[in-house]
Amino acid sequence: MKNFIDELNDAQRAPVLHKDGPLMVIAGAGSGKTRVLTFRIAYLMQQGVDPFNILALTFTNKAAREMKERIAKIAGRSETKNLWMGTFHSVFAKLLRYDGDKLGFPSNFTIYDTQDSQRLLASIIKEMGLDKDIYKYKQVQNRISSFKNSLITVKAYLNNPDLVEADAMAKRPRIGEIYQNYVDRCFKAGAMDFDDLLLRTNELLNRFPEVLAKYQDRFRYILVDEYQDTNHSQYLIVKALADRFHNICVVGDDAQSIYSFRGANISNILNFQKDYDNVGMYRLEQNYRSTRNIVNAANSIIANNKEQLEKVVWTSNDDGGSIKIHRSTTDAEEGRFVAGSIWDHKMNEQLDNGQFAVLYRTNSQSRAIEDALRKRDIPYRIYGGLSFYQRKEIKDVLSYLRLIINPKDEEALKRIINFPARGIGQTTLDKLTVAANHYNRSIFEVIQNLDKINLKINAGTQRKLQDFTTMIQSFQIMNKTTDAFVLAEHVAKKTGVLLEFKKDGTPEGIGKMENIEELLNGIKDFVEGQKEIDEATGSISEFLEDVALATDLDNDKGDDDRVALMTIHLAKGLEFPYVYIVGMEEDLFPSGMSMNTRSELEEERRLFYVALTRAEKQAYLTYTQNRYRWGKLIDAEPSRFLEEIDEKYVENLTPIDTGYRYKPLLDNDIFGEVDKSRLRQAKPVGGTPPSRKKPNETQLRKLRKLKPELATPVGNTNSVDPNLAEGSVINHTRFGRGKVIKIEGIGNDRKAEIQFEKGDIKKLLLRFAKLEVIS
DNA sequence: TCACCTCAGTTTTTT
DNA sequence: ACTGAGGTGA
Repeated sequence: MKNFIDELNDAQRAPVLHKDGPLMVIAGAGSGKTRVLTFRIAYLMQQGVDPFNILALTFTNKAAREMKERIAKIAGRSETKNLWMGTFHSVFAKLLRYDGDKLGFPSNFTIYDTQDSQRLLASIIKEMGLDKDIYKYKQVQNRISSFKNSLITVKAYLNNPDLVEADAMAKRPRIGEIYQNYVDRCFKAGAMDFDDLLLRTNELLNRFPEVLAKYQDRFRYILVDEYQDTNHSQYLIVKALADRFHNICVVGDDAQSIYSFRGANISNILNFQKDYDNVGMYRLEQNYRSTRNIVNAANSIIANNKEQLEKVVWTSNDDGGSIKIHRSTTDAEEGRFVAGSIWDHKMNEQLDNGQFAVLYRTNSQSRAIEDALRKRDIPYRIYGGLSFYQRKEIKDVLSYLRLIINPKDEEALKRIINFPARGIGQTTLDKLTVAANHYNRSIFEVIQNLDKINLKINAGTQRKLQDFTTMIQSFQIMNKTTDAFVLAEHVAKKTGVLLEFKKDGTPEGIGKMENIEELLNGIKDFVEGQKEIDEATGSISEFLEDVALATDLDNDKGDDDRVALMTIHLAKGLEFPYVYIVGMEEDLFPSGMSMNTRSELEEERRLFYVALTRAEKQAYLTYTQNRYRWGKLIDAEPSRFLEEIDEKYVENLTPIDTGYRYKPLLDNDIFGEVDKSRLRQAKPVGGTPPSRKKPNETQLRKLRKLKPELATPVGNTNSVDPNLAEGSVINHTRFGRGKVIKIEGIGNDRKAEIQFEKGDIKKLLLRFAKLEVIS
């Protein structure tokens, strides 16, 4: 083991060498926080601490993986095997699989995602006969989630007059009942939602002292990253586990607290010193990441916040270039500026795509950027947004798999019992649900015992229901002997899901089929990856857990060179040489939803601080005067944050905004295809021209019926690269590189037959295929 | 029961 | 601009 400690500066070394007792590290942006955590774990191991006794909680699974990798390099791979490291959610999901039976949960419990929770709540609200306009399922879900994050159980809620009163005042007096029903239904389904993974862990540790003692004894050293973003529930878990040895190390930066909307409580970090005696306090204030201009500019922004710990972030790096601010007339032009600027940097400085990131406040902003990057043939990858696993067709297949593992999983069952259509409709399902509630059994069990209860379901439907359970049971038997991939492929074929999309025949259907194929490939990769790990079995249940708790970042293999597009929230912890922060406008950033109170606004400001400090060399801030939102063009104003940056560090690329609203011009930028339908709607100075709107979807449907050959959707199609010809080498977003063998058809039916390097030959509709022509 | 249509909510961020 | 829930008629 080489002496890695020498690689640290004095400030970093101190917390690494602090052996026993509580310690807190306040780490400014870019100050080597991850390094300290990694080295501290390696050092503990070097000092003879068994890795079995170390628990490290990180913000993403990817961070955990990378940290483990680095520790393995220092201490040896076999040493890291027993190290428990991961996100709160994944670590405690694992714990609950071991010990959740004490709470009455099976070890194969399902993890409900937000959509599952919301659907369940919607059906509960409906079953209770409540007005869905008053009890909106999303709001109810939000409220219940925040109760759980604060460890308010149903009982605690009912015993808290303030909360009950507040809901009564809001004309929603039956929230408590809904909450109770929701908890019961989850329990009956053998399911936990995201919040339950923490809440139930708390319950387990509180109610079963022997379980608490076991894990206290096991986790003698606990390390928590991003401590400023822990919620109350997480705080209590950590506190309980660390209570015996007090060997707790928390690392964080109050200036980067950006998750209060999901219950993160900044006072956890502010009060840490009150929770433990003799806390070792360490500060990392030297920034190694960014230029002096960026560090100073970021400091000048955060100085506008009142609530913060005393801290001075500084750097000995070069000044670097000033921060560039760019104004454009529309979001499309903003995209073009970003793409053009990336292109210039790439050409002038011979940079890889991976050196650039475009960050935005909301996911919906990605589209304009994507369009512009595509036109420039700059490869990009979008992180977050609607993730692959949330797509309808993928969730359908996953629901079959979930039901195989846990037949009580009600949400999975409801999704697929009639998909593909097998003649089991809403009426039947309602009857089954009522019976299931009445007998306190799962719907699956009710179907299995149809002969014993009289539900007034006609014989034909009864037969169909029984066929369904028989099919699921046959999969369950198969699951005992085959690996996850073989099973999943069998399920996709046997259930007819694949066929359903295939016979659909539309490009959308084909896309869905391809997505399912991609899912199957993913399962195959997973099975093969798991074979290399000793204890893992490559089972479906492990795959499903991975899927439920993985973030988009976790899935990033980083094997290809692309510009990164993501929200600022997702960018936390990452760094890029060139960073573009787009949409610097009032109502967007700061968000219109977060301008009501000072603390909300301060969180937005911290978010801006996080965004800016991602940049190593150069930061661009862009804003537009007109932006499409909710399908309409609206006026936009520059963000107040732009004025808060000390002007010493800033350079305006466009003349200062005079407040005059320019009419968006038709421009002749060869890369910018002008969408005329948009310009017509654009509000010109002096009156609105007569509108000639594009037909809407409803009108289109009618048209399609009358004259199918005339009506083709206008939106969502790709413009086909004119250079595409037989023999062209192309790159497809999903299938990779390939060569065009043949082009056929005309207009919207134009297809290309492509031989991909991976081996497959595919026929793709050009107006949908995402192709870049390479040569 | 299903196919088709209409309407409402959405775009703040995520495990 | 887009999705999903709910309604209606066949």
